[in-house]
Amino acid sequence: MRYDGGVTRWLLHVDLDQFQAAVEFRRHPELRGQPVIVGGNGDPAEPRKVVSCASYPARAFGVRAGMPLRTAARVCPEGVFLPQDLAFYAEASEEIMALLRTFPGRVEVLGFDEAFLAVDTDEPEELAREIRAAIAELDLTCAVGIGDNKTRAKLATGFAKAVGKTGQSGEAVDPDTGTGIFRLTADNWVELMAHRPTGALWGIGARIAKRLSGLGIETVADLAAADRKALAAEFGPNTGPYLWVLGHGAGDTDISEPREPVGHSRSETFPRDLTERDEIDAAVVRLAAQVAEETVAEGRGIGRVSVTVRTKTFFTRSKQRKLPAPTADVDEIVQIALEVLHQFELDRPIRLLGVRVEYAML
DNA sequence: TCTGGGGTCCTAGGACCC
DNA sequence: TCTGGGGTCCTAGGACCC
Repeated sequence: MRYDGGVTRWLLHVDLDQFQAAVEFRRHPELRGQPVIVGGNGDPAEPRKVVSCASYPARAFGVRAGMPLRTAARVCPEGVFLPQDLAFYAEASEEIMALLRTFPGRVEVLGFDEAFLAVDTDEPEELAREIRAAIAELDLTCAVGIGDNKTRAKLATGFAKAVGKTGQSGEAVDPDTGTGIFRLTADNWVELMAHRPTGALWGIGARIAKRLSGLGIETVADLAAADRKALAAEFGPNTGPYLWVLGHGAGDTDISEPREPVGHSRSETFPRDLTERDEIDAAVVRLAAQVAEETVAEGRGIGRVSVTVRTKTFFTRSKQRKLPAPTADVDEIVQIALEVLHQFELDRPIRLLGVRVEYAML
C-alpha cells in the first residue's frame, strides 16, 4: 500500500444510482419520485423485452432489471414505462466520465454508469465527498466505494448504497452527510465479508457459486480456507487459484489501462419466431451488414465472424469462422455470415439471431 | 410472465506439426 | 510398426459483468 512519498494508493469505485432512470429525470423532472421503468420501446405490453433500469420507487414494487416488461407491468401497474434511449445515456455517461477525470487520479470506465479511480491520497473519504457533490451538480447521485484494491472498492459500493438508503426511495443521498460512501479494506474484510455467500463476490455468479457449493464451499470464509489445488482441479489452473484470491479480497491495486475493443456484435430477439429460410437469411444479412458497416466506419478490419442462433426453446449455439485474411469488405462479411448460418440445421423456430465480428489488423 | 443486448475472458478438445 | 511429448491454432461452449 505504501510507496514513495508515503501517500497511500486508494481505489475508488463510483457507481451512479438508478442511472438510466436518473438521466430520464433530467429531461422529465415531473417523473422524479415516480416508479419509472426503462426498457424496450416503452410499451409495457411488448413481448420479449425486459426492464433495463427501474427507479427506486419501482424497485419497491419488486421491479428488477432483467424482468420482462409485461411482468413489471403486472407487479407495478402504476409504473411509468419509458423507451430505452441508449444514445441519450451514452451522452450523459460521457459527461460523468469527463467530470471524474477532472479529479486527481486516473479513471477506468467500467460501463455507462460506473468507474474506478486510482488516487494517491490520505483522505479518500474527502475525495469521495467531493465527487458526490460534483455528481449532484449534474442532478445525479452516486455511491462511492473506497478500497485498497478494485475488488474491495467495488464491493464497498454495495455497502455504501445500503448505508445511504433512505426509506422507500432507497437513494443514496445528501453528499454532506457522508452516507453513500463506504471503505472496505483488509482491516474489515473478514468482519464484513467472511460470512457472506461466495456469490456476493464480484466475479462469482450463480454457476460458480453452485459448483463451489458442490465442493462444500458456501461462504467467503470457506473459499478463503479452501484447498487451492482442489479449486484448480475443479475450475482450471488459472480460474481456480483466482477464486481463492477473491475469497481473500485480493485484487488489482491499480486501474487497467484502456484496452482496445476486441469485437462488436448485433443481435435481435424477434417478436415472433422466424421459421422461413428467407426471413432467417434476411435477418442475418441485415445484422451482418450492420455490424460490418459499423466496424468499417471505425476503420477496423475483421478477422473472424460468428453467428448465434437461439431457438424457440432457448437452446443457444454459435458457430464462427476465421477469415483467410482480415477484411473491411462488408459484402464479404455478409456472405461469410450466411455461410456460417447455413452450417446450422435451422429446423426449429428461431427466437434470436446474432452476428459478431472480431477485429483484426488489416 | 417465460427468459434483452452488448461486451470480455477462460477452458476444453481436436487438428496438425515437429 | 508402434509410440512419445510439446506447442500452436482453431472452434465450441461456458461464465461473468453492466
